[in-house]
Amino acid sequence: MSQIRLVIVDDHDVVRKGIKTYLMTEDEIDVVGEASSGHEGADLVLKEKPDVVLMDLIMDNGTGIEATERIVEQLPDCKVIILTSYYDDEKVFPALEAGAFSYMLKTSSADEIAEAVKKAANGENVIEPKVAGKMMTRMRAPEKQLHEDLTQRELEVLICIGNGLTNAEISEKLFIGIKTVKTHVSHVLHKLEVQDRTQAAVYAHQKGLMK
Amino acid sequence: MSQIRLVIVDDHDVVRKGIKTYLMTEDEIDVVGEASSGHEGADLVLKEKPDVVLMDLIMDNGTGIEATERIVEQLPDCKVIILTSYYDDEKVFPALEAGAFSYMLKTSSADEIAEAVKKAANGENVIEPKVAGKMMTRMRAPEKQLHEDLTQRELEVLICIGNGLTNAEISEKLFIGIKTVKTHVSHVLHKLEVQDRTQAAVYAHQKGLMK
DNA sequence: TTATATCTCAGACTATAGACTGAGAGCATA
DNA sequence: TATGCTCTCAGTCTATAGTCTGAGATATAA
Repeated sequence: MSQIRLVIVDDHDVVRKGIKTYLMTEDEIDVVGEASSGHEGADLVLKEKPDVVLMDLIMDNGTGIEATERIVEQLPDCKVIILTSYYDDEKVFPALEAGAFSYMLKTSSADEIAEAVKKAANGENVIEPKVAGKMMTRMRAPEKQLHEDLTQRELEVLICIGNGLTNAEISEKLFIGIKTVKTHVSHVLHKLEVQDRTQAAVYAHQKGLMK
Repeated sequence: MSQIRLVIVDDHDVVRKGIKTYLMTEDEIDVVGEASSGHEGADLVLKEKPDVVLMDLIMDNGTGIEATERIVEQLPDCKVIILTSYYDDEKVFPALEAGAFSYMLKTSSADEIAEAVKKAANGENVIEPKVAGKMMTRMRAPEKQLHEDLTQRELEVLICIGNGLTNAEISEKLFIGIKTVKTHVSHVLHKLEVQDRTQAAVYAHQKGLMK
């Protein structure tokens, strides 16, 4: 195999420079571009068509998730490696579903990241142990997200509850009767397996449903 | 002025390596140590007594805030520069109150960070524009956090509400009568300027009071 | 000592939330 | 056509939440 063409997308200047500097000591890897936002990154990748992309998740302009989706859709052979600080469910699974090839944490050593790039180019996935653990538990118990059972309307009601609205206020906001609101609320409480609206509000916030 | 002795504390290997690599091209700066956690970092700094410290905020073992407090207390002449990804109120102000000398974001360029290190050694504070903006607004309108008015007990009750507990449950948990709980809840609602416990729970979550 | 703040609790009352049953209308699918 | 799901709403009932007033105990500061 010849040179591995790599693009780095990260809004942290020091991270880009750090990775680039280190990877320059690796003969097989050739950094052909850098970008500091999701939009810019996706554009650059679609133009440069690199073998591998190192992608941050949280960026000012266009998230790494969206960028990854675009890239994977347009260039199925391009391997996107997520490189981020986060390993909570809200970040990991959307990223993997978006088509990320590997998932590394910024706490990884530079060596490990270089290794992950080479393996990606070679078709091998690398998943950080912490992230791998999450995947395992999800595999074992498909950990159904309770709110997946909510209907569209029920989800709207839940969001209202999460914003602290009373039934009367929800009734006005959604242009439905207060009785109907109560029905929806009851269904929401049952489906989320909670006892009252306060717990439902907590659920909505903890699961990141509030925008 | 002779060499500036610098310690880097960050649990991200790539960040440490990136900064170090770049700063090695700066003659005036000498990186005399690295650490990957708050505890380790504070220990190292107290031993090495550097002129300047670059400190991450969010780390696995001991936060940058605690480390900064220890360092500033023991070595008042040591300048701690916060270097992090966050610029929300919950992070910025505690860091500044802990005695941070400058506050930089990881989105800053390597040049800017090098510049901040030199200025710190020279006694000049550098505050990222985004962070500076927050400081200005806080100066203008001291932006009182409503929950600052809560008494200790009321805060405990609020946390319980934020966890979705009913008055009866709070009563059991705190070993007080349900009437007393109601009194506290009423006071909490008034002080937070909200109408019911659900809104109070939302407040607690949005203000980051939940652990 | 007086004043102030906190924590505790009671009684009485009103408002809201939530459970349960039942039901009609619309829509999609087998 | 029959079945099932969703959204809508009514009536009834109970439980919980929340307000307001008042008050005793303790601790601390002026």
